[in-house]
Amino acid sequence: MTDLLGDLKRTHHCCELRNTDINKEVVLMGWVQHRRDHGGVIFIDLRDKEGITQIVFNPENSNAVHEKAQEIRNEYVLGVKGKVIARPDNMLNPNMKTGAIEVLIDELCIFSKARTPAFQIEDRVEASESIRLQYRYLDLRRPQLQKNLLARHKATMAIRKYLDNNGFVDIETPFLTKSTPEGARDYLVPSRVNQGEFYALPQSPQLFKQLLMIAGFDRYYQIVKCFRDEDLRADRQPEFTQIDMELSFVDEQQVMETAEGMIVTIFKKVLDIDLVTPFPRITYDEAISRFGLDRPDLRFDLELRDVSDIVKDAGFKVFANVVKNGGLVKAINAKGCATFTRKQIDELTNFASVYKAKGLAWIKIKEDLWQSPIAKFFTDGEKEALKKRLDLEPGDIVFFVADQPKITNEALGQLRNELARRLGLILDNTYEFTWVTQFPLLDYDETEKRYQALHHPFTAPLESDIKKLSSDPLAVKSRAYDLVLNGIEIGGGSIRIHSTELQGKVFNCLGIDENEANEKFGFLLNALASGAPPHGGIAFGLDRLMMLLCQEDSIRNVIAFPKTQKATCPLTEAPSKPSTAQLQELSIKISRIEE
RNA sequence: GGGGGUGUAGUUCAGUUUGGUUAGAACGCUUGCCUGUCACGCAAGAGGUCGCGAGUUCGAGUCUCGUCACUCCCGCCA
Repeated sequence: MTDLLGDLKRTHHCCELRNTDINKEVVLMGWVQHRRDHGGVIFIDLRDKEGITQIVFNPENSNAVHEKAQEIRNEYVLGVKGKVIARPDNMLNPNMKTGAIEVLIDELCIFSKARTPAFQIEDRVEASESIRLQYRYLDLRRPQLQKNLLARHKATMAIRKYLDNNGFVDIETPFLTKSTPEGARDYLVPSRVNQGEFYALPQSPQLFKQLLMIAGFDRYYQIVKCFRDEDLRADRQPEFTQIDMELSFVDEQQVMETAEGMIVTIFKKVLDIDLVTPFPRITYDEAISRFGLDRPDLRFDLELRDVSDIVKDAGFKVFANVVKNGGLVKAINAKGCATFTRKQIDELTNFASVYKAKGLAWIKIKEDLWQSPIAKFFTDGEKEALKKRLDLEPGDIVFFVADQPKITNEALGQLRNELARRLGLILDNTYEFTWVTQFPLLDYDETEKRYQALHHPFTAPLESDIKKLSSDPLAVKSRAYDLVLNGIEIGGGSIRIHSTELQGKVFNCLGIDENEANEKFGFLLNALASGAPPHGGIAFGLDRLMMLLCQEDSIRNVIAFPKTQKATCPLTEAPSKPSTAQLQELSIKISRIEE
């Protein structure tokens, strides 16, 4: 039989007691971390969410209690009453906050016995992820995850306080809502009341927050779940949390400043780090040109250099032809890495091929020669120009990618990150932010043969580019901005379109005619026509932000109950098959492909 | 949809290259001893469908094929 709580009341947490508490009568409650039974005296490390205290059962103190303590095992839940005593002088434990004292127990309640845990509840014991997820309640007892979730709590508290202080109003928006075209795949929810019809779970509260601006709330925020039915990654889950906000009567600068203030507050509260603002701001074009990616990692240099003009007439036909066909030849100088072996170069070539690069040309710069399969194709003049452009010195190795601009930039940009990882250029505990602005408004979908919104269809184009919407849509830049931290996009937003005419024009570019626009976004167009303030906003990925703050490499370690890569939950075994009755009620039939 | 990695005791792993006796280690667990440990110690013990299914072979943890799960990445993620 286990014990009931009775009138036992906790007086302290397991991290609190010190020398100054000696002789106090205390009551602790917690889990058994370790038991050390010496036959006579029994030591137990009692753990709660705050820490650990050593408690002692001594037969000389109470035989009956000592007897009962012998059945205690790991992870049992105890309530104990006893006296705080000093440890013998040579028995202090400097590794524990409570290492100067221990509690000699007079009264023991065993609230719960525990079956042997599937894995040991210690940070140094790393169980496989599927076991950890199956027994997530055990996993969550580990100090690391407790620390991460407490940090997440601190962050959200700081966010709410900051936004409240800045006049933002927390307003909830529906989860059962309407499917929107474009964007990610929707999660659908069948409607029982309206047979054959479905709600969609929101990919973001985008349209609702715009409606709130039109309603006059001026500043809105929400820490809210969003749903996208796409494949998972280490930093991506089908349900994730956004810090979502929207402001009226603001331009890009004001949104970015407000967001910066929030990030500064979070870093101060969670990590006690003082960030310097304003964060650097670079345009999309500059980011791509210098770093190859729209989310540059600014913790290291290794910038990309365009050498297309130098090699356009070179004897190396691969380069020359790429330039002739509108492609780009860019290069990256890995200073001092001419010692790379053939194997290392092959690995980097394979790495680049993942991003569609057809090859990775290289030149090792030695004291008196260029060692390379391609060096012989360059004239002295071309070599001199390359040397100058790429700052080539003996001991360097330079890598080239030649392809269509998109591939060249992506492959070399990713290679830049990989080189930095391999060369150890990335220091721990560094946080390099940058805003990336003026994204293209549209890109062209080759498979569907039409333009697509890069951000979303409600993003405003730069005012000066509006006239290009019909003549040269791909040249139109938008009033969108992303916040990038250490090469990872943690937030993004834009100034929105607040006029029906402009919104119509953009829909037009996207191939959405008036009928379709009215059918899908009629409510937004009506709202815009009913007095819409200029407005814009931003949303941050809370999971990603916490992943970076907690120095984790997966968002699963900052989410209490995350999904596996196949979007399942090993703990609850979701998703699962509905009953026939449920399906009938919804008038849904499963057409089986297998079984 | 595609590519890579992993899968052996409750847990983490070794063993697979080159098929061959009874599949090992550490931690955990059980029992006994132990009054100053703190990753306690000592002794003994239990614990295995080598992910699953076929195949090759005298013989498969090891080789082949298929399949499942977990994971990383590409595609996808306005």
